[in-house]
Amino acid sequence: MKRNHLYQLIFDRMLQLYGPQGWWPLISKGGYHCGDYTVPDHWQQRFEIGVGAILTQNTSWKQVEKALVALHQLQMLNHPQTLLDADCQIIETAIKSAGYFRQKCKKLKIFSDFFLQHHRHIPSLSPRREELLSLWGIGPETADSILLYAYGVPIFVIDAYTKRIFTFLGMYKEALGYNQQQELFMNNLKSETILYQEYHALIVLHAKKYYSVKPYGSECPLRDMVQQL
DNA sequence: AACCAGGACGTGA
DNA sequence: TCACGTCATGGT
Repeated sequence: MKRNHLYQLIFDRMLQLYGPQGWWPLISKGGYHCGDYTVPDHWQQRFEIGVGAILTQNTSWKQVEKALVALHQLQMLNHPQTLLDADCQIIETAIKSAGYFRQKCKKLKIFSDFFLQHHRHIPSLSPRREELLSLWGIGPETADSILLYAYGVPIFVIDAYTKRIFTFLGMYKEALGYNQQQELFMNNLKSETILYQEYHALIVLHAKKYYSVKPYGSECPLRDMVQQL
C-alpha cells in the first residue's frame, strides 16, 4: 500500500514553523522542554510521565505543572509507594489545580499500584497496551502517551486536536475514531519513535495557536496544503 | 459569562 | 457501537 506523503509534509512544515519541541517535559530533569529525545533511562522518569499523562487529561499542562511540583515535594514522583500509601485528601489537595481531583487521585493510585508490580518483574520493559487500557482511568491517549514517551514504543498518539486539525484540513474522508486515526498516521509515516514524539508535540502547539478559538483553523497556515477535489 | 483545556467512564438506546 | 452526561479547576 502506497504512502500518502502529506502526513510527512505536514510534519515537515510544522517542524519548520516551530522547531523541535522535545517532549515529554520532565520536572525531575531540571526544567521543561529540555529538548532531549533519549528514552528515559530511570524508572522514576517513566513514572513521572505516567502521572503527568493522567493529570493532563482534558486539562492544560500549565495546571498540571503545579500539581506535579506539589507531588514532587511530597516525594510522590520518586516513590510510587508513597503515593499509593498516602491519604486521598493529601493527594487531592496537591493535584487540585489539575481538575477532576477525586477521579485523578483514584487513577494515580491505580496506576502507581500497577507500576510497582510491573516494575518489580520487568523493570525497563514496556507494559503491553492492553494492560494499560485495562486499568481504570487509562484510555487510549493516556496509554499511548505512556508507551511513546516513557518507553519509546513507536506508537502514534491521537488527541482531540489531531482530529480537529486533520478534519479541517480535509485529510479525513469521514469521521474517524481513535484507532482509525492512529492507523492512518502509522500507515503513512515511517515507524520512528522520535518522529511520532515530535509530531504529536507539534500538533498540540499548532492547535493551541490556530484551533482553540472558533472558527477553528481559519488562520491556519497549513490550510492550503491539502487539495480539495 | 461562556468556553476551553495534551480524556475517560457510565449509561441508555 | 455511539451519543450524551459527568467529573472540576483555572485561563481567557
